Amino acid sequence: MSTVSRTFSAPHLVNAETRTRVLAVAEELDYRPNRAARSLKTGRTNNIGLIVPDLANPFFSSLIKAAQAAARRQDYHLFVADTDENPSEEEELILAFSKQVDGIVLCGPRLSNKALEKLSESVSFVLVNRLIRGLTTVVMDVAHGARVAMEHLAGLGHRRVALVTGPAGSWTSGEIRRAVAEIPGLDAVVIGPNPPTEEGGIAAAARVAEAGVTGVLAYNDLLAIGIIEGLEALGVDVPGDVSVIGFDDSATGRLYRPKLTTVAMPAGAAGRMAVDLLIQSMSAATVLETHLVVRDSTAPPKGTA
Amino acid sequence: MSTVSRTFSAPHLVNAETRTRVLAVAEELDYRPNRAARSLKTGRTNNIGLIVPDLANPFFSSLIKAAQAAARRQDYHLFVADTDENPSEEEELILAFSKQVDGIVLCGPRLSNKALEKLSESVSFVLVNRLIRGLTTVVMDVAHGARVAMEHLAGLGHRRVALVTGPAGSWTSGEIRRAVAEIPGLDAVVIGPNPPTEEGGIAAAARVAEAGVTGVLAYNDLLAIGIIEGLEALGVDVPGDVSVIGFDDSATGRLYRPKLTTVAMPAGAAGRMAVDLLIQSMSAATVLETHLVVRDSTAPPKGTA
DNA sequence: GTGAAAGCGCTAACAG
DNA sequence: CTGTTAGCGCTTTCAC
Repeated sequence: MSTVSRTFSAPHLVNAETRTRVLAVAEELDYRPNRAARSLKTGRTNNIGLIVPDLANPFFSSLIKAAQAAARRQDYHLFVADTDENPSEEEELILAFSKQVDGIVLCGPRLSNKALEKLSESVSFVLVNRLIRGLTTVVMDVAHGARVAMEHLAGLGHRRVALVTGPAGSWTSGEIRRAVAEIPGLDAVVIGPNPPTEEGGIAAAARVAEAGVTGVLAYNDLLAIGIIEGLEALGVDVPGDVSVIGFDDSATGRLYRPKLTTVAMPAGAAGRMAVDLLIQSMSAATVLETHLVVRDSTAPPKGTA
Repeated sequence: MSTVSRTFSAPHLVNAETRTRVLAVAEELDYRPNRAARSLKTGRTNNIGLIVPDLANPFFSSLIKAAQAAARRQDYHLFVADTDENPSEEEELILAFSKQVDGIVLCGPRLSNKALEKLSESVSFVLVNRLIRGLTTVVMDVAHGARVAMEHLAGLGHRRVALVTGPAGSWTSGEIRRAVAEIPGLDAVVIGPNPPTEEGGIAAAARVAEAGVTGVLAYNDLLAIGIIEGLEALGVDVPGDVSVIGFDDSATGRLYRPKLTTVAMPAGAAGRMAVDLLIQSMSAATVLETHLVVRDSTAPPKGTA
C-alpha cells in the first residue's frame, strides 16, 4: 500500500521494477489516487483559487488563460470565480475557497486593505494589481503607463485633458489618478468613478464633452470605447475633435475603429507570475512593465495642423 | 461531534437551540467544515469542472461567467481549464478532473464520439454544443441560425456565397455545414477547416477573395472579423463588395466597424443550463434557440441597387 | 435529539 | 527498498 502511494507521490523512493509493476496494475485497474484523501492527510490540495471582478472582461480572460496554463504545468488545478465587482461577494468567495485551495490569486480586489490583511491570516494569497505592504503582490506599472499616455497627448499638442477613472476601490485606478495629478503643468479634469464597461463609457461621454477637453485617458479599453461611442453620438469626432486613450491593449480595442491607442498591460504575465509565486510560496513585490501602443484614436487637437 | 456535523449538513435534524449554540461556537472558533474530509466520506465533492477549447475566446467567457454564477448559487465551486483546441489535452484534463469533481461541463469537445462515450463511464458530464445519443447535452440550434443567415444573404440578392468553417472536430461547424448544404438552390463554397480566430480569418480571406463570392458566413465572429480585415487589406470592401456574417454576437463584433451582422448564440444560458443539469444529475437533450442580428456588415451585392 | 464508533483513501513515521 | 500502523476530519449507522 505504501509502495503504491510512493509510486505516485515520490517515485524515486521505489525500485524501478516495482514501480513499473505498480503502474501497470494501476493502469489495468484504472486506478488514480484520490486527491481528497491525499489533501486530508497532507493538508495540501494542489488547487489554486482565482478571483476576478468580472470573468467576461477580456483583460481577465487573458490573465486566467495564462494562470490556468501555469497551474496545469505544475499539476495544480484552478478554481475560478467572479465577484461581479462586489466586495462582500469577494470576501465570501475567499472564505469559501480557503479550505479547498493552497492559495488564492486575487485580481483587482475591491476589499479594503484592512479586510485583506485580516483575511491573509487564514489563507495565503497573491494580489494582482493591488499593493499592500507585507503581502505578496504582482502589479503593473500603470503610473508609468499613464505618464507616457499623457506625454503622448501633450506631445500632440493637447493642453486640457480628462482622466476617466474606473471603479472606486480599484488600486490601478487610484494609481493612475495619482500619477496624472503629479504631472507638472497638466490640466486634467477627473471624471469618475465609473463602471469599467462600455456602458460606463457611454454614460461618461456627456461629462467628457462638457468638460471642454481635447484628450481623454480612460481606465480601460472598454470604457474608452464607450466614451468614443458616446462622443460620436453627440457629434464629437474621435480623433478629430477629441483624442482617446485606453488601458489594456485588448483585442476589442485593436479591432475597433478608430483603432484604439492604449497602454498595453501584461495580463498573461501577471497571471502566470501570480500562480508561480503562490506555488513556490514566495513572497515578493513584483512590478511588471507597461507600454503605450499608439494607434488611430489619438491625433493633434483641432487647429494645430 | 456528530451534532456539529449535522448542524452543517442536515440542520433540521438538530434541536434549534443546540444548533444556535453550535453555530455561535463555530463562529467564535472560525470553524468551517473541511470539504476534503467530507468528500472522502461522502464521495461527493461539490465541485464541477468546466473545460473549454479557449479561455480567451469571449464566447466561452460569457459561458463561464454564467456557469460560475449558477454553480455558486448552489454552493458548488468551478474548476476551469483550457484545452488549447487540443483533443489529447482534453482527455488528460477530463481524467485529471474526474476524481475531484462531481461532473464536468465539456464545451465544444474535439474528442471523438467513441472517446467521449468511453470517458463518460468514469465521469458524468454534460456536453455543450455536441450531440451524442445517450449523453446529456445542451446544444444551440446553429443549423437554424445558418439557414436564417443564408436567407438573409439570399434576400439581399446574393447568389454565390462562401461558408468559412471552424475547427475540425467541432460539432457546430459540422452542423452549420450540413444545414447550408441542404438549402435548396444555394451555391455555397466551403472554405475550411480554420482556427476560430482573427488570424484564421485573415488567412482565409485570400481564398474567399479567389472564390468569387459576394457573401460569407463564418464559423464565429472572430473569424468573420479576420476575414473582413483580410479582405479589406486586399482592397475588397465590406459590405460594398462582399457581405460577411459571423456567429456569436460578441461584444467585439458589435463594436467592430462595420458593425457585424451575426447569429446570436445563447452562451450564458448554455453555461447555466449545463451546470444545473449536472447538479440535478438529470439527463436531457436541450436545444437552445439562436437568432440573426442584422447590422452593417451585410448589404445587397454590387449592381443590385 | 444526541453521542459513540467505524471507516472513507491516503501519507508518513517507523521498523525491518 | 518495502511493509505496518496510526490518523487526517468528516459522515453515518447504531444505540440510547
